[in-house]
Amino acid sequence: MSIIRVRFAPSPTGPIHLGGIRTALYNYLLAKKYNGKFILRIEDTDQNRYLHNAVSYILKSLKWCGIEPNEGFGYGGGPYEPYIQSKRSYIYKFYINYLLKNKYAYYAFDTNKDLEIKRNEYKKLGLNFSYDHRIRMSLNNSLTMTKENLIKKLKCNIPYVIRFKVIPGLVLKVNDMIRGDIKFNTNYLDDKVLLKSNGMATYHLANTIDDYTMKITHVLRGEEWISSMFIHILIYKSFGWAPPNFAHLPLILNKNGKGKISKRNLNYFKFPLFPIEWKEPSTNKKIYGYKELGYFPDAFINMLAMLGWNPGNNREIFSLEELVNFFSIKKINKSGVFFDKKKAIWFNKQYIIKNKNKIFLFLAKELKNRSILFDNNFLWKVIDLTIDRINFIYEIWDHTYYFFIEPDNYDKSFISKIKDKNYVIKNINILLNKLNFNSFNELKCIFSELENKKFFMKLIRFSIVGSLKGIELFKILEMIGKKQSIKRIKKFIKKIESQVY
RNA sequence: GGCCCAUUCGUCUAUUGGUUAGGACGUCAGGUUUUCAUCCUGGAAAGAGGGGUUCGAUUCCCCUAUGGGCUACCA
Repeated sequence: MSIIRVRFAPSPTGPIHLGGIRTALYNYLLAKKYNGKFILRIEDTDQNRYLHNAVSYILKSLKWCGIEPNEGFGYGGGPYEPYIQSKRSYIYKFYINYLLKNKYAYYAFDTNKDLEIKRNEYKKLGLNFSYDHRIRMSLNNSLTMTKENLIKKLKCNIPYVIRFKVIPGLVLKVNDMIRGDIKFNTNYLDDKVLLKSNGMATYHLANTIDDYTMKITHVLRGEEWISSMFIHILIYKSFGWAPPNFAHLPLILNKNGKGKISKRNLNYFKFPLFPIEWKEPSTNKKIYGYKELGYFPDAFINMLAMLGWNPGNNREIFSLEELVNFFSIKKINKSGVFFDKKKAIWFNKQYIIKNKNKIFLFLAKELKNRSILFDNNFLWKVIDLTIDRINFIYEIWDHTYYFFIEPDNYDKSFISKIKDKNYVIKNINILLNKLNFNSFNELKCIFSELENKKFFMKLIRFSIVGSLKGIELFKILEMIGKKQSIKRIKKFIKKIESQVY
């Protein structure tokens, strides 16, 4: 079998999102599994929507996700350079001449305005205008004019596009590795523009030529491309080329609205779309990505992989390496999927325990930033005691601060519940004298025979933590020790004493 | 409107002619945690509808419905 070559071919018209990353991921997995090549090709044939920072964003995103290509744009040269379509015009020109010469394509001089008028006319009649075999002979193109007239027009630099001449009436069958055979009738195809009036190729031309010349064996892309696969097949046919294998991935859909996720209607979505932070060039507004929201890249990738693919059993947690191992196109699902934010959070939680070191480093940094001295062993103990309470790394401080610092403010709702402060002050002092703060078991023992113990435990928790949260109280007391415990309790008592009811 | 793709618990999915239709997230209830979260146990929850084919259909075929995609000199 020849070497597998797959490509990820984003267009730099905006930030790459969830769906794009998943497409890249599946391509990556297939390439890695069979020791093939994963190629990055930039499809920048749309000059109007081109965004200058989109390319670097794509590169940075793939890097953060850990699914970097091993050939293509930004990854060194390769045998099929250049890997950016705006630099490949000369190649497209060569092939378009072949198409023209062999009557697979033709010049069309209809202006946008002409077509606009046509479209409106059709619309009024309740019809849909389509530049196709039925009407091409009534439009302003090289099929309907004399050779002399055509040459004259070309000499005068009248703007034109080159359109593909669809052969009608063919029923073709094309295999999709995920969906099986798909039949289509070329009658429904329109004569797609292959070369724009500005001399740039359109997606359809550039994509087919690039996939062929770059020896792409498998095309894994979103389901939205199924329709244009038909025209691509026809283009391959006219060149006499064998098309690559196709696999059209199910779309990730927007649950709270309608339609597929898209970079064109950002505000529409109730879940994060981007892998890393994106800065809107027009407004300079920053939009957080999964990275900034605290997701681990491996958790993010794991979650994405399971959105449309599964290994055929109940297992859900996979490292990237394991995904490579188990990946199979055959197990990719057909139907569109809705993103579930809660499940995404759950995925991240599964990676918290695997990333204990990172949590240690993060917490150590938090402490250093606050100029708090700490002991490494103590810190590890704290993390072990609290790690199962967090979903994201940044949450750790909120669950551990009380091991290091006194609470500086207290939740008012508890204090206001204390009706008889004299009773409290009297009893807490008796209690403090009895307690051995260095022994978890003794603490437990003394409290178990205490009258009104629930209240006093809450009170002590409150003075230590500042609110009614945190790990087992006796464990906290044991960890922070007698001196610190008593200090915090006394401070809180003072607060109660000064309180006017 | 036309063409194409899809359809199993709320969500992601397993089961590719014979299962009490399984798991995960979420949800609900109970337990542990003398707080909160975690954790544990249990519950509710599904093969869109209608026709076929078959001894037997979630599984194969057709129709309808629903969702989605495309229908640009956008990708």
